[in-house]
Amino acid sequence: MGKAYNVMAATCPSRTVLHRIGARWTVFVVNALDEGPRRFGELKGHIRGITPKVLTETLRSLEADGLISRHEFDENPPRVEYALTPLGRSLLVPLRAVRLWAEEHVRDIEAARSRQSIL
Amino acid sequence: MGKAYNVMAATCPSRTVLHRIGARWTVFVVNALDEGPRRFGELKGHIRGITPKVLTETLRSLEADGLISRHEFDENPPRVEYALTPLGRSLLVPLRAVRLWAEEHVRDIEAARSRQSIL
DNA sequence: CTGCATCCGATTTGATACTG
DNA sequence: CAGTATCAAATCGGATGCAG
Repeated sequence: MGKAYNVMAATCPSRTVLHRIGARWTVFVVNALDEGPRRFGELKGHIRGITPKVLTETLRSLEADGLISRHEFDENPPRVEYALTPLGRSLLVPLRAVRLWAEEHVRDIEAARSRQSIL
Repeated sequence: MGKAYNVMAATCPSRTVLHRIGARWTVFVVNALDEGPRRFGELKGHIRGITPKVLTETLRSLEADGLISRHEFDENPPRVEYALTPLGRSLLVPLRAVRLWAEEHVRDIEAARSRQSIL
């Protein structure tokens, strides 16, 4: 079975998939769920600087794409847990690599940026 | 040597790096340069649906971060080539994996989305 | 108290047309 | 060919509000 999809084609559905992955906070949320299910507040606390609105939107999108699952407990105070689905966990593999790349190459990027500002 | 940076910290510079990688078209442009240097028009033709404005912005950002190089030939008609730097080529590794993941899991995502719209 | 939804201004993205 | 200018649209981010 050959490769059926090509992200470079404008009409290809893989395009929208890649755009979703490329959304600002997707990488952060998926990586934050690496070690298991987390509550909304935990995610918000862990991913420093994300606003509840954006976190909600990101979670809803990922849920719609079948990448995370949402489990609401009938308790008081309310309690909602988010977890990666098997599909989401498979995405975690490349996204973890992206995250590690970012953490490893910060100095290189910063060096390039400062070189730029000198010019 | 331990890990010095953590993308989850709001003040950590790796945050801005990951946001740059996560920018809408970065994954497409870096992947499009996989097989070697390309001209502006080639990139625009290959990455279907990208506008010249957005392509320019993406290329400038990637250049500022030291991920691609820009070589302007003194010819007529004008000729400009873009290529991955060694740093950019190292980023290509995880981004290629992301691209392949997207192409392989289109059906799963689409299935999840259609399941959503039924509800 | 937690887990959001809503409003609104600021930024980013995109379509189209045009220039050196 | 390789972009820029312009304007419209989508998205982001912060403040606030509110129900369970």
